[in-house]
Amino acid sequence: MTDNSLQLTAQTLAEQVFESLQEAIVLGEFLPGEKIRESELAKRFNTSRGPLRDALRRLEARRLVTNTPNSGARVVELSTQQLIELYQVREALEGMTCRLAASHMLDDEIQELSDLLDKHQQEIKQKDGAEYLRQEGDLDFHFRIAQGSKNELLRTALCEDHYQLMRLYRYKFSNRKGRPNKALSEHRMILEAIKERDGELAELLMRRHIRNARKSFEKFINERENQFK
Amino acid sequence: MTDNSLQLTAQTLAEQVFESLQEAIVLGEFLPGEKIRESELAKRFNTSRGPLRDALRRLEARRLVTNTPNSGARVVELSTQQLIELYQVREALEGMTCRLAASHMLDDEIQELSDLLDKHQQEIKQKDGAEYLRQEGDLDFHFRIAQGSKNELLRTALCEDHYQLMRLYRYKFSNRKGRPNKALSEHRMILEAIKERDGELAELLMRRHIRNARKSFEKFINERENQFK
DNA sequence: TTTTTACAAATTGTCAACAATAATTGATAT
DNA sequence: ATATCAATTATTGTTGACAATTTGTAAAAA
Repeated sequence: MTDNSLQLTAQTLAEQVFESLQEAIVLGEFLPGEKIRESELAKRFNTSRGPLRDALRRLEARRLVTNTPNSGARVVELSTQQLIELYQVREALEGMTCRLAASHMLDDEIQELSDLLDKHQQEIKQKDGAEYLRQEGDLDFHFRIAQGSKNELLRTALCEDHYQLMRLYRYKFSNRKGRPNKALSEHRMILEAIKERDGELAELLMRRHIRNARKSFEKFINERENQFK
Repeated sequence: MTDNSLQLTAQTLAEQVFESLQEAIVLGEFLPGEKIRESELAKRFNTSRGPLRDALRRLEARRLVTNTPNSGARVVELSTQQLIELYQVREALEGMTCRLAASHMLDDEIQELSDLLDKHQQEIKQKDGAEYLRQEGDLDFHFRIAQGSKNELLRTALCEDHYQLMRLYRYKFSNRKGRPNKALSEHRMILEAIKERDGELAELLMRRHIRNARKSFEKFINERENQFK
């Protein structure tokens, strides 16, 4: 993912607070379900409650925060079921994204995507690329495809809305055991389909890729449940 | 769509304003691209700028309003390209929705869906059901399927986010010439696939249905453009 | 001991005034 | 006439105070 920290585009205090608070939430500084007290946070960000409430509305739009009238805001807390639903939505959106990318991605973009996968292979081999970094790189693959689709609505939905949620729950989305290598080979096949400009195949492969990730996640959940029986 | 006007669930002033303003925008009381002046509207809704700004943020989340810092809010104005993008997103989301509905829709819900299509057939025959009503009914079909998917994330995305945008641009989404009858027969085929619990087919048919609507729209646009050459 | 009620404290919702920014107007120069 | 700049006006951004609501606490009742 391209650097989004040096966006000097925070025109207003509310936007600044939004960005900072979002980052804090996603990095786990607040626990899922934790209460967000307006005055407390306003003080932390050196602002008043107005801009802070504004920021909360924006975070609500991205589903990072849930609000209950007169009661207050909390950091979102996704159930297993909701995480599965998120996978299903991603399968649909990224499938379409990939189909469009096969048609609209520029040759340069395809080459960069190919380079990225080579880099990933190195990281997996060297075993150094810590899990965290590897995952961010994994997401990078998906975002470049969203970028390549030239559908701004899809790009926004995935890169700006879903992205943060996935980061927040990355420990749950993390690949187990042999997944990294398998995921990489799935990525390579998707890339090939895009190179061939075969949108139908590209969509099919991307959907299978996400479905596999979902199944891996469901298996993990089930195993953990059975552990206590 | 089931009646959403008698939601007495507007706990706060900001929510009330949000609902009222959304309805006003969708019903065309404000033109696309029109400037929204905070104080002016605050007066209209008998409130102060605080709750009104809150409402604007919510409308922004649903893409009914665009905001430019320090400059102000405007009613959204979708280009032809953006409308096409919207169709593409719908194709992906509703396709998945339909696949899930084939698995999870209750028998009762399927029966009601069947009844709805019979009603639509009557309305088309009698030529009385004004275009506006017919279209709302058309959307109703899609929402019931979203409801039937039992995926709350998908249902919200479609019924709450996309729904209002489609209503706002309904005159552009409206079916030309023979589309109503064709659309109805497409709906019937989708229903059959759901009855058979054939998720794969249901998805395929729904995607084709939305693709057809998009093509009809694109054709209309092209014809209108060539008219001026 | 548990439940209920009344009160107190904390928190969110709303408002109106003030500050900062953008849009407008009109004068001046080219 | 057109473009440029400065001053004015209008509009948005921000703040702190107040109102309404919820939450927490402790006494009273079961």
